[in-house]
Amino acid sequence: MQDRVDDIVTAWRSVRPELDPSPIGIVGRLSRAARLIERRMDEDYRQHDLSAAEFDVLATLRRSGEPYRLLPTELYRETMLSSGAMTARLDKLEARGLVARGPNPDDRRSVTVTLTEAGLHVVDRAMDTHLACEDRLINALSGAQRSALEGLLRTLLVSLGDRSRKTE
Amino acid sequence: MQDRVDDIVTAWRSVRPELDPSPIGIVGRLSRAARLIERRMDEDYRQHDLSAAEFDVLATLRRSGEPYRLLPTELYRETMLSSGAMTARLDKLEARGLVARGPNPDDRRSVTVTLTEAGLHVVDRAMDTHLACEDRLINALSGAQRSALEGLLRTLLVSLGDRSRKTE
DNA sequence: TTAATTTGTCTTGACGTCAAGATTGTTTAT
DNA sequence: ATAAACAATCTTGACGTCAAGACAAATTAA
Repeated sequence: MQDRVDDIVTAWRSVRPELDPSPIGIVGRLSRAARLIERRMDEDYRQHDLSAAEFDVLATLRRSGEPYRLLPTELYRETMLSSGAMTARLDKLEARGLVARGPNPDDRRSVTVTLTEAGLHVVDRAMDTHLACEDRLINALSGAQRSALEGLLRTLLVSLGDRSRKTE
Repeated sequence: MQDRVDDIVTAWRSVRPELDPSPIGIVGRLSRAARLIERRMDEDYRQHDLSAAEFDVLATLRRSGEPYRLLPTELYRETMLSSGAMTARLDKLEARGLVARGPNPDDRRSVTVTLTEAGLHVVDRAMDTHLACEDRLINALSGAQRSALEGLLRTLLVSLGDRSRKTE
């Protein structure tokens, strides 16, 4: 069974035979898969009145563990965002009562961001269906295939600089 | 060697042990890899004064073969876009002289979009460095690993509905 | 004539980057 | 020890990109 990327690679071989379009086989598939999955997941987020961006912040706070509190800097580093983008996201989440800003006792130019009770509840509920949704999206792959894919993607990510912070 | 996604999965196991976060191992890595690669590739596009969006349209026309001419509908279907978004992209590309709109002899309510000489030249030059760039980004993977990754991603894409048009 | 199709426009809204600024911390030099 | 210079943190606002959706215009087909 062939996919769209096969069509694209075949087309390039035909119109520019002197080129080697094989990298598209990887890169093109990665971006297409990510895009398709993202779209499907957005539907799931919307059921919880969340955007992917909002969920991202809430989930980051949630998995940091009690007291579910991080600094804006930690948040935007973790989520690959600019500081300005994070301020905007936090404004929205704070307006909805899902996070609360507070003072940072250690550094007065800074601020803390804490998950509220409501935020904790929302993100926990969303996470349940979120994982179920992700699982559905990849259920064409067997356990062995998932492991293999994970390993290959890990190798790629590490080579792109996305190393674990724990081994720093 | 571990990556950031390992950190994320570990964190979830610790704060919500009753959940199975393993789908993140696939989905999270896919979206992170796509995002990191996209950023690096944007730098390459900028060297040709192109955005990823613009390159996408030019490349689609280029690989359609002579006379490098498609209809707006074909273009936005191929690029996963809305018609409105495609109109806007074409306006820009036409203003820069890289594509030209013309009449469609087969259907007078429609329009054709053709790559100009300048557009052909730009996209051909961009494609060379584009492929070199993609190749660099995945050169941590051996040939066998690339094949394996391709196959797994193809399986996933087909299951997500991204089937070849040739087998329709 | 009527209905369906296709392209394009315009509005709206989300989202991001970037640069600048206010505030606070930290370091260096005298 | 003090003051000055420098750095970091968050916020703000200008700006640009992108997409969706509602609508309009034009053409074809029935």
